[in-house]
Amino acid sequence: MSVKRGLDTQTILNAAAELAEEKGLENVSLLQVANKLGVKSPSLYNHLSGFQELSTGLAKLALAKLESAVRNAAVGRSKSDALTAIAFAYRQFAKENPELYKAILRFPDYRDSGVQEAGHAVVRILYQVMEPYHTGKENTIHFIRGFRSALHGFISLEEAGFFQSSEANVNKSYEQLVTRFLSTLTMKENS
Amino acid sequence: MSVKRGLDTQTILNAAAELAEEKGLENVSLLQVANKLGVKSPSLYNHLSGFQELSTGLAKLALAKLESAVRNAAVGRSKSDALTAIAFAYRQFAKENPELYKAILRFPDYRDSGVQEAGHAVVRILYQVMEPYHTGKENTIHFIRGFRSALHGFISLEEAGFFQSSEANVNKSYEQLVTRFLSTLTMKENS
DNA sequence: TTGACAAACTAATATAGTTAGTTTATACTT
DNA sequence: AAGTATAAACTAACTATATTAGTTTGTCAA
Repeated sequence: MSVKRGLDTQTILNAAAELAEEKGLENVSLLQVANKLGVKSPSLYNHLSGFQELSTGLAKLALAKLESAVRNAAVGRSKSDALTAIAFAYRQFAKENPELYKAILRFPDYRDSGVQEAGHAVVRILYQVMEPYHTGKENTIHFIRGFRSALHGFISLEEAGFFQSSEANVNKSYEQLVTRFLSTLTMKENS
Repeated sequence: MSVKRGLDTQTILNAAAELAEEKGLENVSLLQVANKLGVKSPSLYNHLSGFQELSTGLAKLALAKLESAVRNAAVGRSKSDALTAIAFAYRQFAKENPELYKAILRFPDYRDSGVQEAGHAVVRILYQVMEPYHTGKENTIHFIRGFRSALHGFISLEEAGFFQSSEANVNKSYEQLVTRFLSTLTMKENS
């Protein structure tokens, strides 16, 4: 009757990611994912331990794709050129995959080493780009945390609909935020 | 048998907010809120239209409390002093009410005018503080969007556990982010 | 006192996550 | 080639949750 050997964890995660963009992240359930794949929901337990692991897997998938987008943006560019390109690629990724992007922060499981590592992979790219500035390890960490915060915060608030005012263009707000932030790159550090 | 007249919407929302901090936002359900209040879950429908409205109500409650914290921080201060105080009060609020803070962005319903207005109330305080800078309406909007983005982004990523590196103090990262951002207040605007 | 109404209730349905136990197709062993 | 082990599907069943329909009941006002 039933076709065997159809499934593996990656296939399930990809289906979940598709479902997220189609129906919204909050409607991604084991039942719906199973339906999409033409199996019954208990069958998914052969490949993952439950809903929690599906969420964690989605977060890792999202971070991996984000990393790829960010890395591509940095290729062939350096210093503030690279950082600017990264900033725009970051927002573009979030706009093209809004539901997947949200999966990064839903039920954050900072004990999961896979999510840790996937997040760190994104940060590592920023480290590489920051190297020529020679600002020292600690100050580089501070800067990168701020940079990520600015990008992530803008994207989250924008997606949530908090930037609806018609009196100022949202793209321009983002451009200015990036410019503003990068203008402080040479700022004297207060130890 | 049953005691009448016990409930109203505010009581329900307050119970939900308490429950959120006790058990986590993702465990706030109509059933659990009803249990906490000693009623059956269908009884809640006499006071709100369903789970969606509970979420929206929580978001409004959170924004109202956040506004109050931000307003208090700005009292008796002006310009960058006020903005700095706001930034620290903002983070302190999020640290003291992490689950409630998350409610602001969960299922954002930007069609709900109450949430719109509650969000705008926070922004209005920033407008007032920005006034002495005379940067013009549009640039003020750009600045405020960036400022909120930085604060919200930092807090979200921190709470999610992305700033775990032991090599740089998180409080210092935040201080530096605020300082960095405010240092651009006098930056020449590129129209 | 009584009747209307609001606010509680019970009962029932659908979706969802999860576990236990069963079936079966594929792959490995002999 | 036949038989067996295993993995991956399945069905059945339980719990939690949201929600709706319909019922009961306390309170207030006429």
